[in-house]
Amino acid sequence: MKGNPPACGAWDLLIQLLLSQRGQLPVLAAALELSPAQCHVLYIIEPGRPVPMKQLAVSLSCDASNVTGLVDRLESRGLIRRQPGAADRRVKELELTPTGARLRAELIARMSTPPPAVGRLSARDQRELERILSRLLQS
Amino acid sequence: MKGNPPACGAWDLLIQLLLSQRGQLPVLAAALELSPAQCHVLYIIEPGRPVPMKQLAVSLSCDASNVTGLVDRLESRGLIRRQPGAADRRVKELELTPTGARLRAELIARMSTPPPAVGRLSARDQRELERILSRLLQS
DNA sequence: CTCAATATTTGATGTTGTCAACTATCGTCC
DNA sequence: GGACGATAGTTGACAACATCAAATATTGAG
Repeated sequence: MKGNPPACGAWDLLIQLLLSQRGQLPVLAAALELSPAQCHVLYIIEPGRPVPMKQLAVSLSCDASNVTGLVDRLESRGLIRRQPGAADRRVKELELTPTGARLRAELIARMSTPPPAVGRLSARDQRELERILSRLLQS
Repeated sequence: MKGNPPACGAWDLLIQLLLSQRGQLPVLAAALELSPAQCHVLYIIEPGRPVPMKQLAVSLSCDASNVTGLVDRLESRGLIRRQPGAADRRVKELELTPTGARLRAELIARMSTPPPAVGRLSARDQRELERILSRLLQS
């Protein structure tokens, strides 16, 4: 990959973008009385699609023990529920409560508002960007 | 912006990418015995370009008091130095030590290695992505 | 000189994250 | 069926991160 200038150039720019946005999540989260990690959890759990805690740990790429506390706090706020797993009695599946689903919708609505710089791209570049990113994410 | 589907679509994908990469920084950081926040600090301070603490807080979009502890830990490891500001005696400027500069170079080298998915894009898409992102970041 | 504004630090507090150790359950192998 | 290793989740100890409010020191304007 070292001998592949366009890939490295594109990736460097993505790094810059990622780091420049790293600070925005805490701000956005605070407005909803959430932490960044809690936002990430709500983002991952879709309404009506329970997620085992272990899988959540993998999605967050963090230790399973970390998920316990994270879920404790979200559950104590009534945003998610622990449900015993159907087949395997070791697992607990996480489900959004109605309140949680509403907050998630609000969260996603706020996250989805693109920063002005995206709107300043030409229509063609916006479509190209969308196409390339979707290819990048699915592979 | 609500009535601008391509911008929103592109931004949604960037969000996904951002969240999917959120977990990688801790891993990369740990390999160098750093925390994600410390990586971000080293990334921001370029060799030979001292940065006032206040400006660092702005770049990290965090509280100034947070920077104190962050800098304390990096300084106690000999990676950066506090220097009294030239003009204003209230400010302290942060400078990389030689050790810090070496670690920063290593950090950036590791961060710059693109994930395989980027390499799977066609050469044309890689160039397009690079072009669009550079336009996005400069505006 | 006085006073509001700014840069940094300190202390209190809550969250995130890791690791090691523990319990409960599952699956497999004999 | 019973022993045993693997897996899901929890707990406790601990360090780092992050915020706020309060304190200090310095600056710059009036």
